[in-house]
Amino acid sequence: MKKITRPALDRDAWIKGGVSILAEHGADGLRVETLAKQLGVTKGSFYWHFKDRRDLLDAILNMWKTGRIDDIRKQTLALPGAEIAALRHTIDVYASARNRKGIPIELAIRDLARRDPQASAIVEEVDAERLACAFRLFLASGLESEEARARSVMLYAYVFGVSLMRCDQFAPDLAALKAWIAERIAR
Amino acid sequence: MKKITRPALDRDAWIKGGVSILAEHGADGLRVETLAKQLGVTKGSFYWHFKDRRDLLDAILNMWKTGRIDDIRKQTLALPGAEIAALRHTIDVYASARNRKGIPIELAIRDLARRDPQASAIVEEVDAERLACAFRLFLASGLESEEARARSVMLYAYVFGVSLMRCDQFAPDLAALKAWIAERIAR
DNA sequence: AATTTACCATACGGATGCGTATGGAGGCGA
DNA sequence: TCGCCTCCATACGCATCCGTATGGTAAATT
Repeated sequence: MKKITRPALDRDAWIKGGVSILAEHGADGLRVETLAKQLGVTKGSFYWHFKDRRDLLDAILNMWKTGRIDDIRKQTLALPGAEIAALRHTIDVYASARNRKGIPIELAIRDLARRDPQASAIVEEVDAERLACAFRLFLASGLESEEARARSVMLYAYVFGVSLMRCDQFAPDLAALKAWIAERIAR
Repeated sequence: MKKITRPALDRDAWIKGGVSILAEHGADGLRVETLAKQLGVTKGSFYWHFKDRRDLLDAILNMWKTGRIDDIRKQTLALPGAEIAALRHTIDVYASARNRKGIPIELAIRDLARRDPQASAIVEEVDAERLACAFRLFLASGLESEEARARSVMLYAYVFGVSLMRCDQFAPDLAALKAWIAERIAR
């Protein structure tokens, strides 16, 4: 009778599992014993890798933060002269259905941020970075400061809002519609 | 020793209390016994007015739905010729900080909608109505159908997104900025 | 005055979750 | 081979929450 030995879990495996539960069941649905069961172990293992539930939550929040910041920086990279194209690309990426896997996580974290100071601070940092990235592009594209600032807010708000909506049945030709909007925002 | 007799609670009082907890602690934070304690009674009372926790949830969702639909209809009323002004007013109202008390509820319900079919259906209805109201105004203002549709999505997405952001420190003069954006969206 | 009705308290069983304590299995160096 | 270290299982006490069952009280009704 061979005992199949599962590869030992590390902290990152727990965090990854935690994120997946976060996306599916929200922050309050993220329970230690539930997560352990999903990973096929018991919570004895969990408390080996983490001090407590809060420890896991903080780890998830920090991983999310660095991930989101890296992502927005990567997406808003632009060669000089191609800033507007980069803006359009950014809008396209973040407003598209392709990106939809991150939305539940984003929503769950933002929901958590309403009562959790840690989460709130991290959301604020991510928002600030995203705004700053768009702002930089608008500035580099030749806009003056105030319009660049306004367009940054408009861009981010739109992209964020549209990712939360179900407008499929309202707008049949969603692609063309989004392209039209992107035009108005990116200039 | 006078016994102070509290006025008897009715279904609506429970629903109102439920909404307040929903706003503060999210859908998963809405527990029967917690709510009872906040209302100064025990859950014996709750199960007199409601079949179970689900019953309360459905009641809250329906009240939210009719409230949101009534509100958007009221806000988008416009005399003929004043449609664009009405659109600006709508953007102003929904994107302003005044409206912020409804945001936590909206977020909590949308978070719940990810795993709850009932909530999902109701969110979809509200979204559809809000889009339809904006669409009607844009049409009446003289736009052709496709642009009206696109602007409706843009308007709703922006308004919704901006309500979730913290851009206070990014944009010092937020009022002027929002006015500039509203101009671009309403036309 | 007696009874009914509406509203609520109390008490219970069962489920789930947290964090701790302790023991066990396997790899690995001495 | 022995002991150590890593990773996990098991078991426990405590708390919270659900839904039910049942009893109590004040007001309304007859």
